[in-house]
Formats: sequence, C-alpha cells, structure tokens
Amino acid sequence: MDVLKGLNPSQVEAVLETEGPVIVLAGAGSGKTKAIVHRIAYLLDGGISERRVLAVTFTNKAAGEMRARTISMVGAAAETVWLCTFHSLCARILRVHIDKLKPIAGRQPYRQGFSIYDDDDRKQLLSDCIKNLGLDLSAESLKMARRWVSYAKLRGLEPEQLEARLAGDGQGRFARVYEQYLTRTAASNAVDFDDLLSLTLRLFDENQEVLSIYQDRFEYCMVDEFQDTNRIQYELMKRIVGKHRNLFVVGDDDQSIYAFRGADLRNILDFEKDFPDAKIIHLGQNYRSTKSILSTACSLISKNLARKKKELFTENIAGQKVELCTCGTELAEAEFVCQEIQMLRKGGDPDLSTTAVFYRTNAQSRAVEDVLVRCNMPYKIVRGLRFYERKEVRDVIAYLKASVNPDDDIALLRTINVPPRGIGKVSLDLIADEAHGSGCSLFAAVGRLKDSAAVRPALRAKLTSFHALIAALRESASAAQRPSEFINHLLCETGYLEFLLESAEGEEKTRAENVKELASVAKAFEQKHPGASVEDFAHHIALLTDLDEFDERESPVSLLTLHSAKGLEFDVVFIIGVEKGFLPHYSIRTIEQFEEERRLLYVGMTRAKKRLILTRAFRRMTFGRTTMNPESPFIDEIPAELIARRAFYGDNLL
DNA sequence: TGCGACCTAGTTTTT
DNA sequence: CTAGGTCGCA
Repeated sequence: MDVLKGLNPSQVEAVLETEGPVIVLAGAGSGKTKAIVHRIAYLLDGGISERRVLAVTFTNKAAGEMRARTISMVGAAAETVWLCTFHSLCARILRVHIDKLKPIAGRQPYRQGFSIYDDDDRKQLLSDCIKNLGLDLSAESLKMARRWVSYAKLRGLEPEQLEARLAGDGQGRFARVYEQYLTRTAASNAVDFDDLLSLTLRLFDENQEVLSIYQDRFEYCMVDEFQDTNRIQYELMKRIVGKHRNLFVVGDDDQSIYAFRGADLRNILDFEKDFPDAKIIHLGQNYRSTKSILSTACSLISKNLARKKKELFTENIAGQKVELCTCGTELAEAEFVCQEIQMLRKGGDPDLSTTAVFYRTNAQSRAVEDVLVRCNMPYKIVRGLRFYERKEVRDVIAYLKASVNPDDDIALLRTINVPPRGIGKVSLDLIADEAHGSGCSLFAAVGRLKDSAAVRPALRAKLTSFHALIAALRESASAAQRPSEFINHLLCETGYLEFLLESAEGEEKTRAENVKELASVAKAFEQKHPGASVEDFAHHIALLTDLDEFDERESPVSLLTLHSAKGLEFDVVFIIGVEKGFLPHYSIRTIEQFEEERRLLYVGMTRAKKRLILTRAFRRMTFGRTTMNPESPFIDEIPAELIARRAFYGDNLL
C-alpha cells in the first residue's frame, strides 16, 4: 500500500494500529510527524470520512505543516480534516456553544462573539483588579496573581475553592483577585487562553448533548507532542474519545520542556494506567543526526531519573565529534561562533546550508548579534520582539476587537487615548466608576457620560467624538467590508496612522510599516477564507503568533532560544553559554526542574544533523557585572571521549 | 496631561 | 547593562 511506503516497521505499526488507545514513544528525530501524517492518510484512504478525524498539535505552524503534508499525500480531502491546536479546537467549539454553559451566580453568562484575551490583556486586567481591591501592586504580587489564576483554572476551581486552598498560606487575597478577574472577563465577554480549555471542558461535563456531537463525530483522534499537554488538555481528549476510545498520542518524555507552563509529564508516564489496554509503540530509529551527536545526547539524557527507559539508534554516519569550545568572554564566544560559521561557509559544503545558534535566555543573543552585524553576516532572530507583541500592532488589534465586541473593556481601554485624545486618568476613573455603578461596559459608560450634565463640557465633547468614532467603526465592521479594507479604514478614521507618522523620527517609520503589515496579514486571510468578515478576522488573529511564520530554511543563520528550537532541525547547531547558571539556569530549585534543564540541553543537541558545537565563556558580563561561570555540570555527565575540547580567547579582530 | 528623571529587576513561554 | 515602570513636576 502506498501510504506505508518509506516507513520502518514501528512506523507501520503506528499507522495500522487504528483502533483503541495507542501511545507512541517517539524519540527525537524518529519521524513521528511522518507517522501521524501517514496515519491520517491511511484512515482517509481506507474510506474513513475526513469529518471523523481529529488531529491536535500545539502550534499553528505544526498544524499547518501537517496539513500540507497530508494534502500532498491524499489531496484536497485533507483540507477539511480538523487539524488544529488545542486552543483553536476549543475556540471553534466555544464559538458555537459558549452560550450553553450553565450561568454562574454573580457573573454574566458568556455569549456569542466573545473576545480572546492574550497574556498581555490578562496582565492588564489582573493589575487593574489588584489595584481595585487596594492590594499591593508590585511585580511580585502580579506574578503571584497570574500564577494562582492559572492554577485555579487548570484545576477548574471556583474562587471559594481557591480561597480554601490559599487561606492557610495567608494568600487568600488572590482568591478575591481571581473572583474579580472572572467577573470582569465575563462582563467583557472575553475568555483568556486558559478559559478556552477549561470552559470547553466544563461545557463537555455539563452538557452531554454537546459532548456527544463531538464524540460521535471524531472517531479517530490524534495528539502530537503529548508530553507537553497539561491536565485539562488530556481530560478534554479523554472526554472526546469517551465512546470509541480511539486515542492515538505521540510524544517523547525526554523532550518535555514546558512544565513551567503547566505541561504535566504524568500524562505520558501514566497513559498506560488510564488506558490499560493501550498499545505501546516505540520509535527508536533516529533519522536526523550523526552517530556522534546522537550518542552524546543520549548519554546526557540517560542521567534523568523520571523517564521511560529507551534506546535510540541511527544508521547515519558517525560524523565529526561534538565540540566544546571554552572562550574567554561572551564576546569571544560570539566571535568564535561567527568565525566558525564563516569557515563552514567558505568550505562551501552544500550539506551544511542551515545553521542555528541556540541559547538559554534571550539576552544572550545580544553579543552574537553584535558580532554578526559587524561581520555582515545575515541572520534571523526568532522572536526577539514578536510582531504581535509590538505596541502599535496591539493597538490596532485593540481597535479591531473593540469594533467587534462592544463589551470588550480591555480593548476599549487600550484605544481610548491612543492617539491622545485628552482623555486621561481622571476621566478614565470617571468612566470606570460609571460603568461599575450601572453595571455596564466602559463603552456604554462613555455613551452615558457624554450626555450627562454632571460632566464638564470639554470632556463631554471628547467623549462624544470618541463614542461616535467607535460607533462608526462598529457600523463599518458589520457592514460587509473586507477585513483588510477595514484595517485601512480604521487606521485613517482613528487618526492612528497619522499619529504614528507624526511622531515618526527615522525608526518610527517601521512602526507604521508594522501596522500596514497587519493589513497584509488580513489580505492573506481573505485569500485563504473568501467572504470572511471583519469579525472572523478578529477572532482568527487572537490565536496567531509569528512563530507561525518562521521558516528555518529561508535564512542561513537562525538565532533562537532552546525552547523555540523544539521541533526544528539544522545542519549545524551552536549552543552557547553551556555554563552553570545558564544550563542549568541559576533559578532552578528542585530536582524536577534540574531534569527539565537537562532535557532542554538534550532537545537542543538533537536538533543538529551534522555538526554540534557547544561553547561557553570563562568570563561573562551579566547585568553589568563580570561573573565567572564554571562549566555546565551536564558536560561532566557525558563520557569525555565523546567531546572534542577547544579553546578560543578571541583576538578581538573586531 | 505629558514628559523626563529615577528606580528596579532581570528564565524559558507552542496558545 | 538596559528596558520597563513609577513618580513627580511643569
């Protein structure tokens, strides 16, 4: 059969084992995506309707790649398979059914057309809640608040339950923050990323009818990167496969590096307990790396205690030894990397066409960037400042959201004085009080105050024109306008583009360009979804990140954190800062965290196909202070004969 | 309201 | 060191 061509026996097994629970333990570079893609193709080939198949991944990018590969195998039928991220799956379900959630006393029920709050919106709202409650508004307490809110949502806790959990620790105040946060998101008809998951789970548990729709529909369910799922995501999948139990998960416990974000390694370690009849398939053959690289990485990861025993092997050539270069300073380290890349380039080996530099923290990229710029070497930095995190982009998105969801207070707050309209803090407090007093949205409050005799005329005029502006935007958003047209319309009408250009002094030009870039994102969206409304676009954009756009093949040198390296591969990989303090990071406390750091290094190493070069700096400036970091203890765990040691003190040619 | 001086904190972050 | 946030003054 065609779909089995080019697969090894374990992969074939993973494809053919379609009924019942299956867990695939797929080592790094063992072709797990291939296995999933072929499995989907096999199902469709065998006459299973594409409506019956659900495949969930973690990033839009991974989903997109999987879709492209499936389409190339089975053709257009794959276009309509639900191949999505957990968040987009949930968003899609909630878009239809959110109003069927049981209402909760004291909180407004959710309704169609809800907004999605990202982490920044959440932060904004949380600090506002903290302020409102008259609590300590330090960075520390904001961090705690975020932590506890996430904690509660992950476990489906209501404020009272969180209170009970926290009271003993004298942290009860965070339960009140949580309560207010819930009330206010509900009032704004907004859900955050955690809500997407937890509300869907709640919906399933409250409403058997809705659950049945999906249970009956999705007969074959697959989850990629299973080691990164959190408890809720796992529960969601368990609900969906409740009837037929055709759950196929692929993961690698050794590549779990997101515990700090709630990923729960127990999901993968305990899968067999939840599904005692689960088939277990090992994908142990690595197709990516040389023997040298693989054995180095394996000797490291074998030191982890909390892992499933497994052996990886490869039929690839031995290749060059992994290198470790000790450099004088972080600048010398950067020079070394640059020089080494230049040498590889001069060699002109077409096999070494992609190169990446990995680091533990974003700040480490600086020295490397400096040197690369001075050497005129083109490079691409992955998520230095994300496109969608830029202030100007967020401002425009806020306008977009405000134009679509009349209750979205956070969006309104963001837009109200940008560009400056003379509506400052005092006026804002007035509006907030009015909204609070009459239990309406901020926008409605603006509407009331603009006609209120109690407000001074100057402010009334400002409010009137702002109110008219937003009302007009709403009008044209719901008129059948194309999203990209609407963005352009919005940029003019609000005076935002003018505002950007006015304050422009050289670099600010890029701001205007960024904003226009958003219009082209809208254009691309239109082409993909003909006839899509402004509202559709607003919903779509809430789940986008620009890692989705990253194409590791297009630039010769990529700079990225170890975390964002996951799922990618490069011919040549440099990992810089292999020092105690960075790897493991100085902040780690527990043995679990220590093992996660080890996995992080392992993930980085296993991205390399041909060459792997580790570097460390003897002396390094951190926070304006010179520190001397010893070598990473992880190096000691690798047999010395696997590593070729070098030194580079830098001749400061640059 | 807005700007500039001062202070403080400083991991990783698929959505 | 440097970016982001706060505070105080004009």
